[in-house]
Amino acid sequence: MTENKRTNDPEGVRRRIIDAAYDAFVTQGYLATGMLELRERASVSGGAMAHHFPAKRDLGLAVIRDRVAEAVRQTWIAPLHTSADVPAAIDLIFENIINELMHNGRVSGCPLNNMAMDVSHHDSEMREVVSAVFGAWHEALSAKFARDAEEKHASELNPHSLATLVIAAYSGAMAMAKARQDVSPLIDCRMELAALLAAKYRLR
Amino acid sequence: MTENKRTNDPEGVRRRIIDAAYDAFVTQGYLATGMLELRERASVSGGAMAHHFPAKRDLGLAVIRDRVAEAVRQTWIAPLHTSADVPAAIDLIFENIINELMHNGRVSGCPLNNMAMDVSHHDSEMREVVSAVFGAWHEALSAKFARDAEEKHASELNPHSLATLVIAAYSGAMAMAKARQDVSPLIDCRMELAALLAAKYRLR
DNA sequence: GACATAACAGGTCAATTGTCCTGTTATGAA
DNA sequence: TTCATAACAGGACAATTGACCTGTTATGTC
Repeated sequence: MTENKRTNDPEGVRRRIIDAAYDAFVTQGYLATGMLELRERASVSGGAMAHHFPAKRDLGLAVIRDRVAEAVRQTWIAPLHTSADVPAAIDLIFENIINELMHNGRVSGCPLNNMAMDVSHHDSEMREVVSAVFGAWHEALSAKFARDAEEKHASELNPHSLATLVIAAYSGAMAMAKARQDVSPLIDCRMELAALLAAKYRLR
Repeated sequence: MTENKRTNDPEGVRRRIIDAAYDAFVTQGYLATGMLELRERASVSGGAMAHHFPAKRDLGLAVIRDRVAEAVRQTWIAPLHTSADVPAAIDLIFENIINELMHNGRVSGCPLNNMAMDVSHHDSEMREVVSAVFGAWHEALSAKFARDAEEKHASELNPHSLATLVIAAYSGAMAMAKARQDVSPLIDCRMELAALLAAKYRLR
């Protein structure tokens, strides 16, 4: 006579929770999102939630590791390997992001940066996980710069600091775009970075 | 027989509240700071708090307008007017900020950026106030670039987009520094920006 | 001195927060 | 089939949130 037949689907439930959490954390922020809201979004009971993620920070850590890191990989690291050189890759990355932002009306910001700002204060473990994602991002970009420098003999550039500048410019531009709800900061930075990199790659 | 003699000091109480709020908002975040904590920090009663700031958002708006905007003015806009040109000013600004961060051990981030990330989602009015501060910052930097371009005949540079890049690079570098609790992103960006601007100003 | 109002005290309020509890059911191993 | 445990249901929990209430006192104006 029980109406609801329960189905055990641990991976599915866990994925639904993380999907809902990633979406909510990115669009509203980590602190601003409550566990109750997430349970409703993912359509899971309190018991299921507590079973998979005993505390909110466990969910936050999982979101960073599983989703945010993957988003950085797909949008920033993968294009580096399919493009001729870094300047071409960066221009393509910015174009894709700008097009996507203009497509859906609002700017919700860089997922990694959003999580970083929400989390950095309170929890040192979460901060270190975020820091590791930044590190992987910087590592990939820096390595590609270094390879370009060899192959194209553009030895004037400093791969490490240049990679930092690119990531910082993108993160900051996205933060400005989010605050102003306007993509133009990203367009500006795309142009300036393209010119900067073109000049660096012109030198021998 | 009343022990506590009350003293009416509206400006003082208001200033104490805003001071405490600015400090807490910058170091912990806007959402993460409760009104009760602020009352204790500022040593004011609930009545006094409600009198000056009926809602938390009123306090947030006041903090942005009175303190955050002033911090941007002092650290970023003022040095522009006392330096020979923008590259010199930016190098000085970065040096000051880096020295200050290294002095006190931890990196709490750019006040404006912190508020922007905490607030942009929920409240459109607060977002617009933050946006206005970004606008004033960009306006001041852009105008100084334009003046330099005339005086030094460095007409190759685009004041608008270059100012965006500088602000974005700083904001992003500070976000990275906060996440990693390490000033090196700022050092990297300082170096790269100095080289970039030197190249721009060398051309005629 | 009378009086209106701003400034403040101290406490209450419902709503929401994140966490955790006790049951119940599904699942796989022996 | 037996049984241990993982998976889940549904709710309760204390703590904390931001807002607001009724009084009381200070302050300036006439």
